[in-house]
Amino acid sequence: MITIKDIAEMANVSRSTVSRVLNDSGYVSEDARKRVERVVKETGYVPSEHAKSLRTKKTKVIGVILPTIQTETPSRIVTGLGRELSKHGYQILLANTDHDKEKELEFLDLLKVRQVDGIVLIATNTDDKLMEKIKEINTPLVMIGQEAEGVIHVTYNDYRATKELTRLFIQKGHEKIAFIGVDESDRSVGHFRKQGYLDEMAAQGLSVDKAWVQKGIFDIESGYEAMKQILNHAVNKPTATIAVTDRLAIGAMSYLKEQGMDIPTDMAIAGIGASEMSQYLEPPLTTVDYQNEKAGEEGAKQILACINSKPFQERIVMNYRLIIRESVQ
Amino acid sequence: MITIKDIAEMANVSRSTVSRVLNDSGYVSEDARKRVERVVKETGYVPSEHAKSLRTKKTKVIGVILPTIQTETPSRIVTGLGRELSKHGYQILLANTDHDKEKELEFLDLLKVRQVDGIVLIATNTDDKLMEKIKEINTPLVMIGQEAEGVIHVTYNDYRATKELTRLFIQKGHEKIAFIGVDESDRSVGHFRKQGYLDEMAAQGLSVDKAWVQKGIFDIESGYEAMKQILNHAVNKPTATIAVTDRLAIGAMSYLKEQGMDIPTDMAIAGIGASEMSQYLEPPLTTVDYQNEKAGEEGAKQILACINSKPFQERIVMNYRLIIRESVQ
DNA sequence: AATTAATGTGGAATCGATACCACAATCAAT
DNA sequence: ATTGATTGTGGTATCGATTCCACATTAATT
Repeated sequence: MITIKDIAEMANVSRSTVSRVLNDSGYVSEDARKRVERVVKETGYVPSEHAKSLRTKKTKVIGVILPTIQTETPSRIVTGLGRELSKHGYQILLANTDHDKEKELEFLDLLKVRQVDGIVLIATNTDDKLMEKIKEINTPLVMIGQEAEGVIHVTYNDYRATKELTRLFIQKGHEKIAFIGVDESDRSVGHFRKQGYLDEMAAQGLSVDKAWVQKGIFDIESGYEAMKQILNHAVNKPTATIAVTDRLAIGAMSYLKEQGMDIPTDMAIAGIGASEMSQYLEPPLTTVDYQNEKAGEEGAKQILACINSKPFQERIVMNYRLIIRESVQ
Repeated sequence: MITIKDIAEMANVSRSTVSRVLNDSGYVSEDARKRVERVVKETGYVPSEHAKSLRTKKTKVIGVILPTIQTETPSRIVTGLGRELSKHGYQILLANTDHDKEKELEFLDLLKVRQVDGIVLIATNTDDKLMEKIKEINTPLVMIGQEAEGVIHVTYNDYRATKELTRLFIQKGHEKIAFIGVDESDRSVGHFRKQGYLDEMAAQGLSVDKAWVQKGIFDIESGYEAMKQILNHAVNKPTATIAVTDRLAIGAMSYLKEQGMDIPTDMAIAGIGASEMSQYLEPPLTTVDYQNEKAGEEGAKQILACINSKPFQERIVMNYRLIIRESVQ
């Protein structure tokens, strides 16, 4: 392996001078600079990141903790993160928790040890334990998808989006609207989306039958099950359903079709997330575009600002966009 | 930050001894070991990976280069990789090329500089330039999804899978079978899958109309377009279509439905990849499960074997599994 | 001409670990 | 009692960079 020492010898200068040229710092004569640059180019020399990190305590690596990369939301966020980070010479160290909260904590420690310059956490909860650990490791950190006091975060307007979605249904004349959510330990997807729905229903003077509100996990199958529950247990059958993710909506649609029900005539439905599939469903699914890639880019910008002690925003709320398609009428 | 020096002082031994305890190497008295271990536990000390890497030339990091993480195949592979690698204390450094061949080369260099212990390349081509660069960087490397001479690779049996898929259609009585592929610069998905189809057609004495064979890129939209081409340009209308990915199949189905055609009566269809959506389509899609996660795990095992100079297999071909659903009859 | 300031350069310490080597102490074998 | 393993420990060089500091040279100022 070729090192700074070799370059120094070949260019007939000291290692200090080579370093100065490389980092564009301190005084270097035009002559010496030229010689060093020539040798560097000829040899294709690139300084060792590890030696550099050891000395400077900077690694140019950002750790990204996520629950899975098998769904569109985190994938898109990581794509956005990667795009922005690579512009500034940063790389992503991936930590996949596979939805395991314990691993979330372990990875925070591990990334700390790896001395990443910053951490992006695509979180599914904001437990006390997690928040404590975040403070404890004392590394620049941005949370995406959940809001959290005292932590830089990029979130979506879950409450308003769901409220608007609910209003859309009501405007179309629906009064009996069902809701497929997820566990409320996920504040964003579980709690706020549900609250938006409930509040809008209440605001419009509509009552909510208990059987209309079901819960799934983050897969298609549980959307199917949730819709089954709704149809089997509701005395007063709803005419519309809001699912908090597109996959849940897809599962729900699957059950509806199996029962020979027409969408949207017998049951209107909407999801959230603007999955690629949503427009190819039958009928195309009404959904909400959250601009996940942009959220990732935004998160990257904030973590970089934080790392470089530039001004940053602690709280960023992304805009959303309703995509109204034939699954609603 | 707490270092080995601090531990040494606190435990009243030399740094060498601490290192020996930490790495379980050389002679250490029971007494000294106890003292060091106690101090380590009390302080929560963890050695700096960078200092370690600088000295040992090992980083416990595997670079993963992929074309995108927004589709299921690479996502699943990375999940499998991550699962296996993390078992052995390795982390993943992610390099997303966004389908840019140039970036593929750049990242190979970059990962080399980062001194990753190994590289996993989820490749979409096997260009000479790429192969050359792979030899040049001289880092343990495993390619997943493409086969390549002189490089450890994990592939799928693309040729046989497509051949079997074609045979399935023929057995069901189809004689006019269309094919939606991708560019043949992608040997696995483009070339071999097409060849499997062509060979089986020929083997069964069936001719292939030129208009039946169309090409798309890796998205739903181009599957739609390809099917449009087939139906508009084929004089002799096919009764079945094989698409080389589920997404292409989904696009094709979308066009068929738009034209009021029934699947599978008017057109039978099959995809490849066993996407999560495939079973929720209408009708559920016949497809091929490639066990991507397992391929990832397998790739991880090989790269680890290679790194630790243990015996490894240069060539691993994964098994596939036909999933026959209602889109074929 | 003498002093000060600006410009260049290299030596050496440092970052936090590992690993080789020398030396000490203990113990067994001749 | 001497030799020779075996066991245990610490000193020091090293990995490949950066950075501080000292020193040399040149240019600018009085």
